[in-house]
Amino acid sequence: MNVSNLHYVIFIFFLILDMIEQSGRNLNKGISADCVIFGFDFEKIQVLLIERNPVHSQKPEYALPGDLIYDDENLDHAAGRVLKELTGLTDIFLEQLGAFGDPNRLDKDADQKWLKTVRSNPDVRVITVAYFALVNLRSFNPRPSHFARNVVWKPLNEIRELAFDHLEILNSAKKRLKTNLDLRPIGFNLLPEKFTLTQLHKLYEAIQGKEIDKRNFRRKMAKLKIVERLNDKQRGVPHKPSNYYCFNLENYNKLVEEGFNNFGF
Amino acid sequence: MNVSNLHYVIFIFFLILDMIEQSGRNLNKGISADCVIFGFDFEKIQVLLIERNPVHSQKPEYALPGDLIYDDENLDHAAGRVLKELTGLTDIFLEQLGAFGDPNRLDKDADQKWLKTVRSNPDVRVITVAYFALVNLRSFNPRPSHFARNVVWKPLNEIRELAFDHLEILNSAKKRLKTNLDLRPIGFNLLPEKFTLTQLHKLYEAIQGKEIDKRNFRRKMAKLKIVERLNDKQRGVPHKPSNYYCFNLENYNKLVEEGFNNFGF
DNA sequence: GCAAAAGTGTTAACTGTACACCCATGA
DNA sequence: TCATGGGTGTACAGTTAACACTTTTGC
Repeated sequence: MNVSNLHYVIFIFFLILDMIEQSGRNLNKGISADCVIFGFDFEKIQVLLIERNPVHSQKPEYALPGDLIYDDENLDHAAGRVLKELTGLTDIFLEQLGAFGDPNRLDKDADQKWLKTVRSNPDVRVITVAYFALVNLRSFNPRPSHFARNVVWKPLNEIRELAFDHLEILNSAKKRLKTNLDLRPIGFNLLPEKFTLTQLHKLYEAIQGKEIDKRNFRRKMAKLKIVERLNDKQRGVPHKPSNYYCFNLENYNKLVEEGFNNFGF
Repeated sequence: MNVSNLHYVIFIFFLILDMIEQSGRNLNKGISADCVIFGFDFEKIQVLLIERNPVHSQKPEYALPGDLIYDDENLDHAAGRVLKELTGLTDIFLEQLGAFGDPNRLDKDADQKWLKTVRSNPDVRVITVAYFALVNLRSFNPRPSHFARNVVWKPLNEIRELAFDHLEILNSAKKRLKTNLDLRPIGFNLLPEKFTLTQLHKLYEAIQGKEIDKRNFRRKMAKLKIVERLNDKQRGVPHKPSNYYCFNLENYNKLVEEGFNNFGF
């Protein structure tokens, strides 16, 4: 059995576990959990979207991944389940954004047509609880799930249109990401365990949407001591290799205890 | 007809208007809106709670005001309705905190007993969307409503216990109030239109839970130009009368446009 | 004239910001 | 040796933080 076969077997194994776990449970038809999943490719912030088969038009339509919740399931768990189905990842940064529940949020024509193909009660009012998640783009390959045949990364700044009220949810997540970055070192969730200061710097610029002076950025990071220099550098790059760093959680916790809260630029 | 009679007639008039507006609508049995309503008495932050008649015990039990939403009603509107029923106020600062939906959030013994007396389906799972509101304590007298016979102000720092998961919601609101105060001049919603700098100063201290130097506080307020000195001072106080000020929205908007966002101390 | 809260300035430490050049590597 | 991005220091401006006394009023 080769490695690829093994992956397949493991995948099926977990699928069966999920089926066992979920058998005999009732869906709550009035409440869903949708996830805004952010990733970073060292250039731009990306968002994980599901591609919806266009019912009549030719151009593809996109939506945030989400699913109805089970009636005995708490909200955070439902969001974690969506995330796990699409990414295979657990233990990921995941926080609630809020509830979105306009009575007519599902009423757009294209949305209704699509709902009729996937839900047993397309007319019932659904309130969604939105989450935002931060993941390291390189740590997995998006995979299809029962609510999504195709899963794709889209650059955050190029998304102009989404199904339902998902654009509103996305904008809310974008704002939250930006304001939170000044309050706590949330950005490290978007990077691999070891990273270069240039990658971290670009991440801050991408989220803030503005240039930050390289020397000032590095000085502040050094002063805060929330990154730790590793004895390891890039290899095979056609320029001076960059040193790797990792996030130092203990030093961050110390800062918080002291009441420090300005992580912005 | 005297003033007190007139108030009564007006109250009944609006009650009838509400009944007409709500007749023929269906309640959504699975979703409620709860409000954390903060007020400030120039000394402490207060929270508006409803008093629940204890079913078996003698000590009174308190809960956040809230109600099931109507099926054709959006979430913000439902929260506004709760606020209006209790306070008579509209156009109040009101923002969503998030959804709270543990499957067992209604399962505490005392809560179940109480629910059986007021709801037709006490066993159904209810997810609540929590809001926080900021009001000027002096601008109204709390009044009973269809979901609350007694309404009382309680000092925020003395609340140790609430029905359901309301203590969790309250703590979330408390945190939100505190962190938001550094980002925007949210505190003015807790004061009357004209106020003294000492009142504003005490408000900041009450929310931040720490002392702030009087001179530094006043200097920063003066520099920001978000308060405007009025030609009016306290009268009849047994000490130097304090000048009144009002909030200057235009100057605040100017600051925001310039990208300024540090309103903290 | 006394009690009570209002109102006011200065200094030192720190933080943020602007800015330009040398370094290590692969090709 | 050249192209590429990595890495560093200094000076000035603005902000924060600590601190004590005089003023105005009612009684």
